Amino acid sequence: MTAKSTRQRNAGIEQKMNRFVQNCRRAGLKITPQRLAVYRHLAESKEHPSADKLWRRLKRAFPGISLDTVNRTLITLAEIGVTSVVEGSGDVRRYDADMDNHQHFKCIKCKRIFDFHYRPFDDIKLPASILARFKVLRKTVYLEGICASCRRKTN
Amino acid sequence: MTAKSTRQRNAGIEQKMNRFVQNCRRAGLKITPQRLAVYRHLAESKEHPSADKLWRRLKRAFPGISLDTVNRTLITLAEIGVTSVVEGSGDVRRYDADMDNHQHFKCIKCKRIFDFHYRPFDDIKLPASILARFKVLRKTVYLEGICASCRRKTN
DNA sequence: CTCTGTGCAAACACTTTGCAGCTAA
DNA sequence: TTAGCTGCAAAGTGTTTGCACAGAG
Repeated sequence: MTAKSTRQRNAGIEQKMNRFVQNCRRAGLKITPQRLAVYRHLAESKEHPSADKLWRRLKRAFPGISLDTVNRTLITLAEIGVTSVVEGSGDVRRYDADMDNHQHFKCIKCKRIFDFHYRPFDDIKLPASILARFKVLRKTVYLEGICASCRRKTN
Repeated sequence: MTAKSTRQRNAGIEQKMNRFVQNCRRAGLKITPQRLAVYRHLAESKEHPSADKLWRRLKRAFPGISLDTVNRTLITLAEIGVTSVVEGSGDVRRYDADMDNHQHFKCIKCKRIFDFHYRPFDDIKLPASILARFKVLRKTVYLEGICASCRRKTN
């Protein structure tokens, strides 16, 4: 990673932290060190971690934080809409702090989730029959299959 | 439900059972009463049951069948491609015996999964960059939100 | 007859809950 | 000060595994 992109990334994180604090305030949530840590680490992560994975990493920077708190925080943050639960077939719950338009591909072998962004999928047009029956809060294209490295290995 | 549609539905089931038996043979799986029962009940179900839900119903027709067998069977059937695991965010694993093209809407309140079918979603065109990186086994449009009856109740 | 599939029980992994003490506002 | 948050421990839920016996091919 170049110096430039590192700088951009960090700047992006601080901006996200600011927005996060404001979102918490607006939702009436207290700004606790745990919440800040959970959100920061999730936002810095690129791998859509499970609560457990995030907790292990988090403990290094924040010894003493409990797994329960991570779990509860992730649920809370999803409820106020600053994070989301990644869709997938079975397996453990995985989280995502990137609320911008993007799509997921999940490898059914290694369980890794890859982000991609294909403009035509950003604004999926739904038929009127669906819009009439449901209040749609989320719509996305979801892909599953085998990633490149698993394809090489197993075959 | 009219007599006619019942007849059609039953005819459909028997056809599915025949295809199922052939698929098992082709995959080298033995045709056991348990497998037949699991598949039949899943195929007859319209609600994308979890292993547990399916098991409870199944026990009425097939006392003595164990939950483990239902679980293992569902995994096996998904592996040979005669059923699939429904995509969703978190929650328990849900299964689907309908392998024809259709899409899912999941209510985040009552957890019900609604099928719908919108032709334009049947054949999603993926960008070349994705096709080059991944072997895509499944692609679908996934919707989440609040269903009509939950909308009425809660609000 | 052989080898897969099943049932049972136990282990496991993940998530949720109740409660007492702590802390941000 | 006080309502909301955290940590701990325990319970709950869903899924997986090892093993001996049963039954499909």
